[in-house]
Amino acid sequence: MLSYTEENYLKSIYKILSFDHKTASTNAISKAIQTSAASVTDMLKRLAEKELIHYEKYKGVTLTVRGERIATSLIRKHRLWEVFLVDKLNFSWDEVHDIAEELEHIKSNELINRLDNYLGHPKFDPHGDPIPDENGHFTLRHQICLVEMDAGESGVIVGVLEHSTPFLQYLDRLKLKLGVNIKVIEKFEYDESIKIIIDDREEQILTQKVVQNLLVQKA
Amino acid sequence: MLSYTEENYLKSIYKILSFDHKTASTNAISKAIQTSAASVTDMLKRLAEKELIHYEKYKGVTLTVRGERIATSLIRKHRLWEVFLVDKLNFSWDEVHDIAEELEHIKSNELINRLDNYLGHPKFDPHGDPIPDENGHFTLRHQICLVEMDAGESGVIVGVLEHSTPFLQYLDRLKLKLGVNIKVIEKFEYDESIKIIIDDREEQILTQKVVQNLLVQKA
DNA sequence: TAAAATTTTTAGATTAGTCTAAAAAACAGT
DNA sequence: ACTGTTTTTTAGACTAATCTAAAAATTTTA
Repeated sequence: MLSYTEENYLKSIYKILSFDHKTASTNAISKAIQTSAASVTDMLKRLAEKELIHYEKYKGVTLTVRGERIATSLIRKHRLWEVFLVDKLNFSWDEVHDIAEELEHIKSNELINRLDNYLGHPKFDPHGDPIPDENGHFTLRHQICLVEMDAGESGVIVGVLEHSTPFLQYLDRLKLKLGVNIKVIEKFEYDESIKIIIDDREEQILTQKVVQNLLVQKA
Repeated sequence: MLSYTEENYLKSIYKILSFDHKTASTNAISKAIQTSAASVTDMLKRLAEKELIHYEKYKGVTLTVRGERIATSLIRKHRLWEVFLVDKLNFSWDEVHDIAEELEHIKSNELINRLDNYLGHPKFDPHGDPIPDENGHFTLRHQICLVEMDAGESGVIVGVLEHSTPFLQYLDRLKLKLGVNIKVIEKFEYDESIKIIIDDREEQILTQKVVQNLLVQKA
């Protein structure tokens, strides 16, 4: 049985590894979970002791199979709870992260499987992130970042790369939500902004920052 | 902001006080939460420091207004989650206690109020226990223990005094659940058992132990 | 490749929550 | 009211998770 804290370390390591890195460094972890590097070192020793991570002094860490299973199970719980909060309790997509962060630590597997069933086995959460199944497998999707789309191409918004409340609220203001159809009208090299048309109706200029954080499934 | 442990102490003290006692003794608390009396004394000092309980050495404790508000809010959360688990996720009434015990510590008030709304503002949980409202007020109900009923009287089962899994499963076997109509046919002084008829159809003998733990609303 | 900068680990301390053993206070029975 | 039992508190210690400061290892840069 793992503590709340140990679970958070594993999830954090998983995220760092899945981002790009071959190994998760002490510093990267300490930044991610906002604790001192010294505390992280201590915890890494404990997690290695429990065979949840591979740890060699000064070399950074990777997850063992057991460690990865726990991490994906936490991500599964987090994302299913987010679906529940949005679909059933009508929270908006920018309000659910912190609550799900607590809910993901509830232990019962029976609970999470019944919840999954109740929600209709969703494959993606309210931000478009894939929900791993019981075995830790993610549904893959053909998606590209909006920056990679050329003028004239169109597609559907399926995800975001940034999850902050301000960004999500800003997207709401721009009427950009998951599922809307967009077509790239023009790309401005000058400031990397682009002009799109939303659902064949509304034209909009998107700044580079927005363009870099939207994921699209090409039509 | 209170810790998981502090919250459990407050809830435990609340339950002891609401049972019958004028004050909650160190020993009663230590039995309720399965920790040593010495640890309880330590915690009582901390809770008194935070003005959540009134504590005087060797005299037992009572809750302050703040302490009581926190306790009833925990009970509210626990019981609402139990309703969710039974009504929405189809758990049976004997499976939900431990899961709700974890869920009750999730912090968000917004969450619990939306959950309450989603569930249709239930006034009682799956075991017939009243769910306090946002201000800590319980819905009262005219109810008596089945032992107090005389032969010939009838009523509806509305609650249980014991919440253990074996007891609840045993009630299922006897086809006794909340809402069923019962009429007392005969009372046997010899072993304090009684004969009842359920929903005007099925006769059944109930032992003293069962009779003492059922709550009935008289017809 | 040697010096400088950065990262990581060690050392030592702190806090919350727990324990056992022993002392102190309260209660109960004659 | 005394004596014995029970309850409660104190004393001292342990573990998990954290911290700061300093030492050690690694990486970067010139």
